[in-house]
Amino acid sequence: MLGRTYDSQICSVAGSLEVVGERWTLLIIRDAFMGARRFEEYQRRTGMARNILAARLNRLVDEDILKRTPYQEHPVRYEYRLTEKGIDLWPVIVSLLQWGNRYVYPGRAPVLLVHKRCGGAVDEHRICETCGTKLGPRDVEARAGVGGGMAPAEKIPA
Amino acid sequence: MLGRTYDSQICSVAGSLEVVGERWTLLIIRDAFMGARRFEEYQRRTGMARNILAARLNRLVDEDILKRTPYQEHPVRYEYRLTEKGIDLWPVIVSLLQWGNRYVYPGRAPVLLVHKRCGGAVDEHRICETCGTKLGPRDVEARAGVGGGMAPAEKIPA
DNA sequence: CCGCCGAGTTGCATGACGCAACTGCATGTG
DNA sequence: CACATGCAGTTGCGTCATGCAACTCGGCGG
Repeated sequence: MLGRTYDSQICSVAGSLEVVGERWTLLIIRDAFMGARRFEEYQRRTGMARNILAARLNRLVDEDILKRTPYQEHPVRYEYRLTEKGIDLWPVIVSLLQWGNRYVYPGRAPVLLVHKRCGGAVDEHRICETCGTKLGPRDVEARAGVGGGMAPAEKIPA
Repeated sequence: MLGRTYDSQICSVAGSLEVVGERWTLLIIRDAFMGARRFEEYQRRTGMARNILAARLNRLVDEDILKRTPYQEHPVRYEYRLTEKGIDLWPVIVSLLQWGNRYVYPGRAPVLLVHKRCGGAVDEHRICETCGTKLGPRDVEARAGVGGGMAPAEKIPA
């Protein structure tokens, strides 16, 4: 246990980071939005060590951000899906993605978010630049940009 | 250096987290938005260890998220202010704040964001709920909610 | 001179993370 | 039957990140 935690701060930013700020956690949540479900898939996508992944998944389930559901019985095997609480982290993921597109990959964004229905780009307020609709996670899809980050037209969430 | 870094991933979320994902970094950025400038003030607000704070400030200056400017000469003393690149992290901070208000402090948000000009609440798209204006960091102020997180009407940024 | 202040720096201890092998419970094949 | 493979973890140990608390330095003031 870290000697100094944020949770003595009465602050929502600190409170959120106490839950999702550990190394790798937001990448797991990102991958859940991108359709990952099983342990091996999270591990392959993130490249993280298996012991850390197991610990993070357990924490996310405890925090009710992911829900663990069995997909078979012999042996019992689980999938990890976002809860509503987890889905509500979408603005965090999108804001990181948009900041990264601009400052980490300037002019060569690996992934672009587009409005599924009309193809418009998602602006910094998560509003469709073409039709003006306020967008939620089920309204958008990720497209490969010029930087080559993912397969085309993957859905968020699947 | 960590054995597995995110930066092998061609992904903007990962790229952003490689820059701002270290422990305490986003809280420093939060405090910069809340008006902190000097070393001692960041240290007092965050409660973090001085060696870590020094390292983080140096990293943020290197990454051009904070700008270090001298405020005196004998001895030379510095202030740390957000650059435009740093200010563009505001959606990240706001989304964490809003998620935390809802799920870490349900019904007792410590801090609420309001539109300075008309007093309307800031919605999840960072749009004024009263007048419909798309809001940026200079358009809003933080108000104490019912959870007692900060002094009233502090400005973001000062 | 001493004391205080602010901005760090330093040395060491503790905890987080990574590595790589292992375990357990299956299923499939020869 | 034995062995191989797959999946989802678990384990033991080493390395690195963070925290603690003292220290240093360059001032200023009494």
